[in-house]
Amino acid sequence: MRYSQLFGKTTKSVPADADSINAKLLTQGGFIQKEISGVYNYLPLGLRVLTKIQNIIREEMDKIGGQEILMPTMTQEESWVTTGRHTMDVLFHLKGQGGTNLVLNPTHEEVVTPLAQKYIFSYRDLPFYVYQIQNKFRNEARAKSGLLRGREFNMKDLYSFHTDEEDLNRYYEIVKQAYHAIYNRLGIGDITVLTFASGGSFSQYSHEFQTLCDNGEDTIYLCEKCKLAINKEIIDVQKTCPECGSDNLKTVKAIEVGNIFKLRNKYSKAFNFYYSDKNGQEKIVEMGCYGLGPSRTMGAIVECRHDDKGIVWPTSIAPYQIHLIGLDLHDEKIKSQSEKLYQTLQEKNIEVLYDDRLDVTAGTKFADADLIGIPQRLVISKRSLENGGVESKKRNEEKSEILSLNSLDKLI
RNA sequence: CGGGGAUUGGCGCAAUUGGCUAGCGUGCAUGGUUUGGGACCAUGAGGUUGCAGGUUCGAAUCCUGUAUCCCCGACCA
Repeated sequence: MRYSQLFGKTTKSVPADADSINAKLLTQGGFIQKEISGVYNYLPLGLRVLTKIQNIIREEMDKIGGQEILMPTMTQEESWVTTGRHTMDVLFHLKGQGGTNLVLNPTHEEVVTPLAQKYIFSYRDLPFYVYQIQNKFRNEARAKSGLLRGREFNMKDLYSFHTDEEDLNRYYEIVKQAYHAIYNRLGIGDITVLTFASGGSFSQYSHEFQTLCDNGEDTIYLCEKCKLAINKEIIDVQKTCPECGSDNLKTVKAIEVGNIFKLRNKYSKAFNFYYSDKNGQEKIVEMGCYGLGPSRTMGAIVECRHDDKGIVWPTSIAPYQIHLIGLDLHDEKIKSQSEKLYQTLQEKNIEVLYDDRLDVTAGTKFADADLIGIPQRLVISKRSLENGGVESKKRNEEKSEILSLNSLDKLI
């Protein structure tokens, strides 16, 4: 992609209403643009990052048997009356034709349970797992912190259906491992911990995944030895590490990037969702649900992977793999070498953002590259050509090296 | 949802007790000089000051209403 043609521009001035580091850097870098409070447009750079996060999640969900579906954004309110959740104050309400009452779904238990019920009748149909990646709507009393707490946000939600609790427990552990795999691939595995969460009013057991970050909104209590934590809501009940029993828990700030619940039969009961077991007996279906928000995770990654110059994207989700800069492109030799390298990288299917702007000084291009945060920078300039090729520098390192234009295979 | 602050060219800001043609920076356009850490010169375009009323000879400025944004808190499948 040529930077000169990219929709979305960097800006020096900080948006006055950017309330957090992720909102500030993502807006300044041209990744997102706020529409209304808690609702964002994703520009090309931002959508590339979001899509990469989604695809990593998608691959890991597929690996554990998840089948991707897409459920609707809006649903009749009646389904919510069935579960008693129509009184939730985060629900967006709207009117359909003829005055029907509709809601914008803040989550999809009320949709997926009746949906599954249309196809599941026997123990032979269980277990099974479906997920979707879709935008959700929650009319938060107060949206804040950029992508961390919006009113419309992107969410992956996986639902599992089982014959009994034992099978639910088995799959619950599998999902835990899948989540760890996802955070590892997203570049935050080392700072994301499993947290024992409060059960809440309708789940007997749940966990959160918290990414440790000084800017985090949540406070958790971490056992550094076990890399396990418990959250504020249950610290009063349990003051020791759930794994080793240690009471040496460290108080740290964190951002919740995932949560998983054993729903048991709360929703299957509400919708009368039963199956026939081997003996022809009616049994209640056991359910689990597992959330992981790509948009929020994107914001969390910026919160914990940045420096004073800009974002430092992990390679796996960077919008492009290489940020190619041509300096002084009025010089024919520099221009032709830059264009040639750009073509070569594209032919080798390497994602490259090429700063081909003519009348922009070196300082501006470097500053923009640091702000955008692509992990690998390549510079072609008079100096680099005199030194034998192209200068290579990683975003998270200070040192640079000269690579020969003829031996780019090493880089690639 | 309670309390507080804010709203002025695209963005960030200024404008004294109500007083002259609403300024500055940045960005944008054109021309020129520049090109290794957000360069410089010149010229130019771009605003009925969120919106609706009101007070006044005169309103960005005062009053009322309203919308939106941000902060603190409460809330948070």
